[in-house]
Amino acid sequence: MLDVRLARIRRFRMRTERIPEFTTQRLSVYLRCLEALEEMGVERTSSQTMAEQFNLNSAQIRKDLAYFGQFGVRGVGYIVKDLKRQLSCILGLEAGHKVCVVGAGNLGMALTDYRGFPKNGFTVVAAFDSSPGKIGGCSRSGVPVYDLKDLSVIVRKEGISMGIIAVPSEAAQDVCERLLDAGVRAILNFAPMRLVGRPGAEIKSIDLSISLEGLSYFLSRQFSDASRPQQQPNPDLPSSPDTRR
Amino acid sequence: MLDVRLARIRRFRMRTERIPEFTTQRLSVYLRCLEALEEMGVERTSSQTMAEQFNLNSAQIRKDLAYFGQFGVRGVGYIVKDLKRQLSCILGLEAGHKVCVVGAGNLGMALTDYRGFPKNGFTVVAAFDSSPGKIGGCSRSGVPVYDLKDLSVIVRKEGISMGIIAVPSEAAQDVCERLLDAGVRAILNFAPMRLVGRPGAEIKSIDLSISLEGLSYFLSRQFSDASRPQQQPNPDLPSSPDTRR
DNA sequence: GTCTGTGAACTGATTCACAGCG
DNA sequence: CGCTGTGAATCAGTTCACAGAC
Repeated sequence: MLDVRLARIRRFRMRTERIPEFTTQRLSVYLRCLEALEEMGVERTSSQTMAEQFNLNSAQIRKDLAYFGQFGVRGVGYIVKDLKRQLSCILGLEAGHKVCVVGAGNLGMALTDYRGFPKNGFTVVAAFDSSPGKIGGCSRSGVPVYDLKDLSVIVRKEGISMGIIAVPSEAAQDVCERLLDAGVRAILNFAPMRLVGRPGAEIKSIDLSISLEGLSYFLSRQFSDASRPQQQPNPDLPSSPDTRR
Repeated sequence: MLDVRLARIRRFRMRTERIPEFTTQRLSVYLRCLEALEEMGVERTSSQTMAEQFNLNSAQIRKDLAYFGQFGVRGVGYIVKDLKRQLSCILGLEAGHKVCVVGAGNLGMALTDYRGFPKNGFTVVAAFDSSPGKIGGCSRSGVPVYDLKDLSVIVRKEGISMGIIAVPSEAAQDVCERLLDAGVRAILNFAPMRLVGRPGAEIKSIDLSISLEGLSYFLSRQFSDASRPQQQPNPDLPSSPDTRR
């Protein structure tokens, strides 16, 4: 009786529990998987099938999805098209997001023209820089480069909701604050430093050198045990010769 | 008596325990912190001081370091210069790494010329592409672009130990295998797809769209409670109008 | 006294295993 | 049957709290 109503509601209702960061990260991954499946003409899938594609446990996928509602059909699995739309909606991608890139250097311009963004509902509508040589120009794909001073005006005019920071470390915190002042609540930071944000705003950092260092660590562990390394690794923390700087 | 010898040895010996991935990631962060401290002329620091700089617990820093040895002095703290060198060594950065970038598009070229790498001991010595228009040219900073066909030869000749993949998704798995075949055991992948590797090789992926989606998720949660959003978010997984097919 | 190094307690995420629905 | 959704069990990572070195 009442149960029917209740179930119907729960189907789309998010739980109030706190949702782990890892879960939300995986949601994007599931979405990619579903997109691939849809392209291949697959209409239905199951947590097992999806789990095999990446290196995941099927229970984890079910649990991740269960945080947000009941999207599957017992005994059947998930309808690719439906689940895809649900995930898209959960991630807030339905409407699309306008993005700006601050820093019109090599990396900034590459990100401005990055082809992967439009596919996933992100449109870079503006780049900013403070160098007179760059202001007034535009990226290869035609995105205009504005004066950083006008950030706040353009952000409001264009309805920009996300910012990407691609300026040198020294300038990053200042740019971060300008973005926050302009009302941008979500920032992706490529400057190799920790930015201090504000409550109600999210800052994600991608530090390219740290990523490489993780790989470097792997290499030095890898070869320190037995197998013959290509080059001298470091067999085990030697008191290294003092070749500083 | 024997204890003295024992302590001396343990001081530099890594434990055999499995070291959490998160620990190694943080090692890089500590290293950055130490570099900053050294630049400021600070000679000694403590886990508390460092913990304040980022948002970490001091015990975590001590525990992370303890996986690799005993680098501190009780009652005193850590000697910046020494700890920095130790971390550098643990991460395998002492000797430096030669890196190649595959894919000479916007992103590939931006990564090839990225200024942050040299500072941290990584040198991009070669870029590769398969497009005749790009082969034979070089990046703005003068790194040559070779034919992808010659990958293996150049890798061996230059002693390249790491590869960065910046090609479109379709080509990424192929490039990945070529790198592995050439003996590159550490790969940083920017193509938005999961690459299958091989035992003994490490592949780290950075998916720019997934990062933005995480921010998008934050924005849509953020505004779904109360505070007035700038734009229509999605208040709570609505039974989206069934515009199917 | 200070601050490290570390076992013990805790917190949170993953996996198991199974009840329940189609 | 098969496959989801989920409590219970497990596992991993973090924090606490204190003994021990200086």
